[in-house]
Amino acid sequence: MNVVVEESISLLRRPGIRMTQQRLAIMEYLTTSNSHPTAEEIYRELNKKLPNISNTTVYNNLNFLKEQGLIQELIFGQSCSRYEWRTRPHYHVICTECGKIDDFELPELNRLEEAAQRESNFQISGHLFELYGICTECGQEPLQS
Amino acid sequence: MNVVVEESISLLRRPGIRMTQQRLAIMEYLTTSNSHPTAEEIYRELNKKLPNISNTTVYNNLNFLKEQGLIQELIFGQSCSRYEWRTRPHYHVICTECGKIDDFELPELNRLEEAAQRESNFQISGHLFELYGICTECGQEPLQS
DNA sequence: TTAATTGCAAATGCTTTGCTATCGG
DNA sequence: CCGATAGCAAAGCATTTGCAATTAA
Repeated sequence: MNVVVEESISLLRRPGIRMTQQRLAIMEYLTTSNSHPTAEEIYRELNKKLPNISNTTVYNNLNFLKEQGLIQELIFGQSCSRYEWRTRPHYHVICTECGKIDDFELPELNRLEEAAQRESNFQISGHLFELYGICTECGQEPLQS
Repeated sequence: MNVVVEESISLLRRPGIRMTQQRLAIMEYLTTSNSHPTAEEIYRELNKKLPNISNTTVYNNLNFLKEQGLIQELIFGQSCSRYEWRTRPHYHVICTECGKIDDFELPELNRLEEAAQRESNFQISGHLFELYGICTECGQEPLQS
């Protein structure tokens, strides 16, 4: 078990919350894989070690971890959500060809919420910024004309 | 019929494309309403004038208009998509309380794709930027403690 | 012990698909 | 006339819900 999961377990050690092997497995998977998996992908992967795990349990735990603020749900224009363990703020580039996702940081955006606050009548509380493009692998392939 | 729709109609006047009253009604609704409606909302509204219109027709036409580049599908963390007529580039603020959407422009973001291009390995082709916050109406209501 | 959580099956809700009838050009 | 589009019903798919059985604390 890795140190991130260990820390989170102690955070979750409070009345009304229990640690199950399913929940633990999901937390470990999300902290070790850096692939922004879908619920389905998590389910298929964990199924290898926990043949009885159900799809519902994966969804339940993803919602639970999201409520606890430990993970982030990523909603792109795809049919299903992706999930990632929450670390420090960063953004995503999504390949429009193969769907691959890369992380990157862009400190310039920190001041943008203030600018937006001036432009809008809303009380701004957060933002979403995503980039779209072609990843290196897809870019190498010759385009058909 | 308004001038935006008129212009679009002449753009669409080419072999293989036909103008139906349903398509026309959807185009008119999207150019006159500024409420970022869902497919369901469009359907319910048009149903008043065209009692026979079907949900499928709304979806078909929204996909058609999207392919033609005339409208934009907005995918937020909600269960269904919203749609808007494409005008000049702008961004959205979404109220986390009531779901209301406002438009705003932020020219500072134009240069951000270039910055992102330097940070990432992708060939950047576009971006998405959204703000979240509380709108004026929702902000006025006293929070329950 | 006991209440949180699992896992199954069924339900839900948005969107798409298959197919025939209709209608636009 | 002919093929694009409408409209209906059914299917698809991700996600949620209801509920009895299990299990962590």
